[in-house]
Amino acid sequence: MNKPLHGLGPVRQEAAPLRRKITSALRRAIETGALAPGSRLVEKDLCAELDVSRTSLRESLRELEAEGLVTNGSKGLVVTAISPQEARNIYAVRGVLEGLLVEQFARQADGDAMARLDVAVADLASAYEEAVIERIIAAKAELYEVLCAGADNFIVLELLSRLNTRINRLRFASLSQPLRAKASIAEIHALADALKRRDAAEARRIALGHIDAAAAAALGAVPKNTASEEGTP
Amino acid sequence: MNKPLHGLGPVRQEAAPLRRKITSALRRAIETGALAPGSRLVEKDLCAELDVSRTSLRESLRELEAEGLVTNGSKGLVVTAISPQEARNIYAVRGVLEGLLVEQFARQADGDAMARLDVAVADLASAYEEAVIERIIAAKAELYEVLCAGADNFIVLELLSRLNTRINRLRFASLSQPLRAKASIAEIHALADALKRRDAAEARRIALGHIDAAAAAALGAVPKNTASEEGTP
DNA sequence: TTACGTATGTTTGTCGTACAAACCGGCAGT
DNA sequence: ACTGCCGGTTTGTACGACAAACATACGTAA
Repeated sequence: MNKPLHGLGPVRQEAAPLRRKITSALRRAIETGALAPGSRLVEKDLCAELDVSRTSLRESLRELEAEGLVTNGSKGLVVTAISPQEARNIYAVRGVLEGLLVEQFARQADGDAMARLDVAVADLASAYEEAVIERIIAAKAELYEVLCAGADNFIVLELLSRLNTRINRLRFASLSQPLRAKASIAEIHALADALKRRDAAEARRIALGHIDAAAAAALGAVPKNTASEEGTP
Repeated sequence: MNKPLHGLGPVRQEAAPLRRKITSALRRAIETGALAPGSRLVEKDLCAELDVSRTSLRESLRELEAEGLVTNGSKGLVVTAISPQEARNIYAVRGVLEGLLVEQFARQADGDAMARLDVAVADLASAYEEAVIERIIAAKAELYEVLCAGADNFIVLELLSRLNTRINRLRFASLSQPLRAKASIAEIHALADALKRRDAAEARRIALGHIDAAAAAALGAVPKNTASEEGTP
């Protein structure tokens, strides 16, 4: 058996089959609202628009269907519309998932994960200040990635990503509020502090409060627990 | 506008396009282990086996891929194998999700939901006593359905179903332990009691303990909190 | 004019076929 | 023993076809 003489990793295989590009394009169109909720997805039209064959397009549609982004109603495929109740539930689920995530991170993260956390948090803070929504969302995704890596829990990463694609349009509303951004930065820093201290309970509390506030901002409701100050109850 | 003279619901539309049957067949084969984790999925073979066209088969594969049941490795599609760590994480996620679910149920369920809960619990208990695994899994799915309906949270239902399909093969191990079955029945009844009393905190505690024990049974580990008696701490 | 039934067009679901590119394994030649 | 070539297999993509479901518009009869 040959030893690996040079630390050469496998060549960057950027296969990117066409169907993935199609899926991404459609997903983005749905997230940004270019394809409005409820609008019909007619295969022939999409084929013409994207200039791909129906075969590949349909495979992409099946992926999106499994992701829940499009729904197979009685009148063909439509972009799924989420009800306020569903949105609330998604935020509730996000809450418990992120709560679990930060708890695990606080307990298990190693030094490397902590270092990456610092970078991700700083990046997210600067993104909030720039107030470019795409940047914020990307930075937030990166933060999730770091948290899940530190917690060694990629199941949660998958679920959170999935959920977030569904409510991304709502997030536009909440993320574009400058006041909310200021508060978010503070919350994220408090979270990072708690994680560094490995204070799992406190981290969980902050995460829940953060989601709660985000939900309120997105849904225009009052937060369940008026989490003005994150003091220990 | 005509009034609905008779309470006729829409005719049972059992369209069941072929691709759904294919997806179900493959999913079941994976869940039961007929298609072992790690085994390759060769399109031509599956087409011959199922006697369907490659077009439809591929659409089904894309669905399963999005569900995470099959993985597109460098050597084509394979049935995804879950590592012990992933399994632990799935149980952890199930824990927080079911915790959330029963809390919501305790708060929001109406009388009808409570009645359906009784039926589902009774059915599950009898399934445990019969000790037929398929029956148990079906009854448990029904219980989830009832809980999610009462909590008005179908997002959780979707996520739990998804997660359970991934660990169904592990569940076979835990569900076939008669001792564990006895304990499960007791836990389920305790849970139902707490829900009836609308004791959200207690319900959550029991749910977490239940998942913890199930994880231990499936993974052969000791429960994190040796939840021998569910006394209030 | 309204109601009904029919002709017509559109959309989806499924199939077969085709072909390029990637991949794999073996065989021959050095 | 290593190399390089060759043929078979598998995937990714495209196209064309057709039946069935569905929607729409039209024309006819009451």
